[in-house]
Amino acid sequence: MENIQSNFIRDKIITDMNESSDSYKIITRFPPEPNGYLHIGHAKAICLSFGLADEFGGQCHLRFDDTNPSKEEQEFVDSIKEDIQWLGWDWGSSLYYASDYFDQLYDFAIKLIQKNLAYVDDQSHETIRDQRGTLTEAGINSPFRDRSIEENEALFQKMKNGEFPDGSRVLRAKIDMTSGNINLRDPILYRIMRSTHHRTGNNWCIYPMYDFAHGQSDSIEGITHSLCTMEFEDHRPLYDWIIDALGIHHPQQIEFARLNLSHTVLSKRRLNRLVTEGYVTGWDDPRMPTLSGLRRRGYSSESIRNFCEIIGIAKRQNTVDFSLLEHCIREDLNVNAPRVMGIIDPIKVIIDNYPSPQIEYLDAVNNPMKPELGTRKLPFGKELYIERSDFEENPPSKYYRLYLGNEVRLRYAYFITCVGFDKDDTTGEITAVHCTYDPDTKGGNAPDDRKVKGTIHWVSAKESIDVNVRKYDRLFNVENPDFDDDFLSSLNPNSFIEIQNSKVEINLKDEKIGFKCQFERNGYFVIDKDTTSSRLVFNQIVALRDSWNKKINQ
RNA sequence: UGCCCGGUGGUGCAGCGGUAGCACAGGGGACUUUGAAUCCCCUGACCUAGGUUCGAGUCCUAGCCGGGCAGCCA
Repeated sequence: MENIQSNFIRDKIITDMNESSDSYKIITRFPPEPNGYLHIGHAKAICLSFGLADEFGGQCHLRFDDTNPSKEEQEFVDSIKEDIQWLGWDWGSSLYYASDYFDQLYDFAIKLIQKNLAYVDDQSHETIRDQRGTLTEAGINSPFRDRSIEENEALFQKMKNGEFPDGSRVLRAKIDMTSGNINLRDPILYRIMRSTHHRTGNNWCIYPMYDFAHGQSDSIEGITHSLCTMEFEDHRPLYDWIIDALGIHHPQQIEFARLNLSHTVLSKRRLNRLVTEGYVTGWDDPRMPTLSGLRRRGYSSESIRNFCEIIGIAKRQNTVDFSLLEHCIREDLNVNAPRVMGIIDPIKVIIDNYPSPQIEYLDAVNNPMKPELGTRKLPFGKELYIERSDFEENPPSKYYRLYLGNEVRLRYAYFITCVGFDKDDTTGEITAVHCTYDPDTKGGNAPDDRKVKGTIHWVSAKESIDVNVRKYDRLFNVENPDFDDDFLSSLNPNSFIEIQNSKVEINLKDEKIGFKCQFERNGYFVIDKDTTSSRLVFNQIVALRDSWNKKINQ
């Protein structure tokens, strides 16, 4: 799974390291706001920053950008840490919070005021917004812009001391109200907000804006390469302005395009709606592109890291096809998942000439990709279950499974020939298929070298267990629901289906939640957490590729 | 018609002035005790127009198209 391919950021880092006279360690960072769950798009950013630090012997910091207490919670801090660790990354002792820097940030603000580069504005929310101008018209200066340094310092101190009501005043940078870059039109640095912070409690009633916290937090931590998504590109001039004004360490910010995945949404707001409005069962619903959802679905962290590696890093807008993610998990599970007999939609097979009371045990390979994992015993008897789709009353051409008169191989067992079937006359449903077996083909080999085209899977009717199987499909029917205002209208109503009477081989009876395997000829499955002591529940992680199904659908 | 970024097969990513390549998807074949996996083959792309150059996907200019920015969100 080593597919390291370079990208413009990695190239830049290599250049920087080569050009640096003194050898320095690169320091990157992943700076989530603890206000939601991480998703596959975050994984891209995480793998980039942690991966680069790892590759070049540097360090990646995990820093929570917790500057807005009204939206942030400890629950999210915990889930974010869990997800990053699950992905296999280690921030070591470099766990930080922007809130750790509140004192320093306050001092920075004072310094800006003293350099006459920041001022307290008494105007209302609305007035400030109106004065900001528009995309095509310049803004106008606040009447409070030219207050004296002394007055600004005293006022800001009073803001901090809680002498003014929420929202009544803000601290603003004094830059340029006519700038084409709106971020430079005297951006707000601090606001008054009496909200209990998940870490600093009620110590503060003023909180720095993200734009005033982020760049300096990077600076304080000595970040060398600050990698973020494109929407912050316009903010870089502001960060540079503040850092230059303060005369502190200057990290280098480099932007890259965020990930879009086809047939799903990746915006926090929309993911949140899916959860709160009940379109999915929770943040870890197996259909969700969240890391907790993918984990429950059965995706391995290795497969997600590999995915993040092969999608690459660039600046252009992109939508990665979901099938690439599926390819990554298949690639992993193909070599690592033990094979098992599992019948999702069973139909009974009766072997008419099989000596009735007899049960015999046949050898089955655990994982053909890893022969060293050996074999197991499969109980075989007169009554079996096979997949309903493996029998056809009216077989299409090139169909080489079971139909009247045709011989197939039961994998690891015997050749059987279909001699008849039972049909419910009122419903038209096939209730059982009758076959004869050839005792000389035990194990699946014919002594006369006779060939059969089809090999199908099966379980003993008597010695198998009933399980539930949950199958998932893409959450949305359109490729880019995230680009659509009315994204809910394209929800796929068939994204989840549960089959209640599936059968799996008896050997699975004691397997635990999280166990992954391949149901031969079907797909990869994982035991879901909804499993009870009396009933196993399987999630289909991804189906096997199916060229037959593709063909008949043409 | 402010500022910023970007346009290479269906999708994603390379190509760093010298014959446009890789992966996924798609099509075909070989093999097969999983119609899987594996192997082989194929289809298919440089937004447009000028310019610089012996030579431009690459450099320059203009245009067109796509995206981002007007939270006391991050």
